[in-house]
Amino acid sequence: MNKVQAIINRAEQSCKAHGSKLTNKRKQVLSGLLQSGRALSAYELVDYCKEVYGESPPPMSVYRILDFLQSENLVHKLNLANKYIACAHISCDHDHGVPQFLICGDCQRVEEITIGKSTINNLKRNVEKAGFHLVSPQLEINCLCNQCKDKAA
Amino acid sequence: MNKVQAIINRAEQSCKAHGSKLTNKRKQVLSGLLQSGRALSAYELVDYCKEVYGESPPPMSVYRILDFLQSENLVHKLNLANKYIACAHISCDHDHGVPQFLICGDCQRVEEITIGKSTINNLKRNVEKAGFHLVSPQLEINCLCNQCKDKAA
DNA sequence: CTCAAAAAAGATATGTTATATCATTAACAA
DNA sequence: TTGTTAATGATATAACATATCTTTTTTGAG
Repeated sequence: MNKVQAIINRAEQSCKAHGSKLTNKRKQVLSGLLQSGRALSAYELVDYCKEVYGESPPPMSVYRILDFLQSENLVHKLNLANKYIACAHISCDHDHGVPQFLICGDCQRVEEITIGKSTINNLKRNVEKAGFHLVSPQLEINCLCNQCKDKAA
Repeated sequence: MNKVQAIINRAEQSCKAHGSKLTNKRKQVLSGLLQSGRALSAYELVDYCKEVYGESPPPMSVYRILDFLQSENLVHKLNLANKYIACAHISCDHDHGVPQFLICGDCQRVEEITIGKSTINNLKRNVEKAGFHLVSPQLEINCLCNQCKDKAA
């Protein structure tokens, strides 16, 4: 059993535990994200389903499925890129906090990191000071990965 | 002379100093952003020009103008919302660093803040540790403003 | 002043991301 | 079985953005 399959199984258990179901279509979409290892748009996922499974779900369905996967914490939306990426911690046991994303502006690679509590708290203080309230400290940060940075130099 | 007019004048000087011109169309777009006091989409700015000046520039022109205004640091793009907002510091003398934005997810109000150097450096360290390089630390943070937060409670 | 070059703006088409809405099918429990 | 809910399909359209070519305006050299 390959790695993606293992993660899918894990995801399925997790859904069951929440009283929801990881249907076939949902598995297809999640597989697309896992296989690619990168962030994809909803329409890219439509193409993926067509190519790999010969089924071309309407975009609407893919968006619904992505919503579901997000609600199950299996997928994150990258608002900066308008793309979707599989959670990097589906197979982890611990409850992982809000993710932070580093997006390489050159090769589009995405790294999901967890930044220190103290930095978050720091940020939070700044936000409160401005009369706002931090809802979800999911940061999406424009970066270059070292590889692309070296290439540029 | 009203406040918006004063800022426009200030912006015009600033452009002249860079060897570029704040044309009429560009002033119209910038005025739209200043008048509204909030973030607007390119298409909302088309509508603004139509309503206020009776001219309906093609969206392409507005996008070009927004590019120009960004290159002059008069306008920032909010990537999370796909909207544009006038820089809050056009009339400031000091060279202000990269801005941070707090976006109220309820009323869409936007606050442009500057967060401490130490928080930024902190963030930077986290990013470097993950093998990435911070390009532009413009953060856009999903928040609730206190007003909307109270309303919800 | 005139004309050529450059900058700005207009026009048209189309690409990309996302949502609204209504219809259909599948799953499941009474 | 049948009625309800969850899931998916289908269609249309909204919202954001860019490519490309054309026209107009500005400007500076001669």
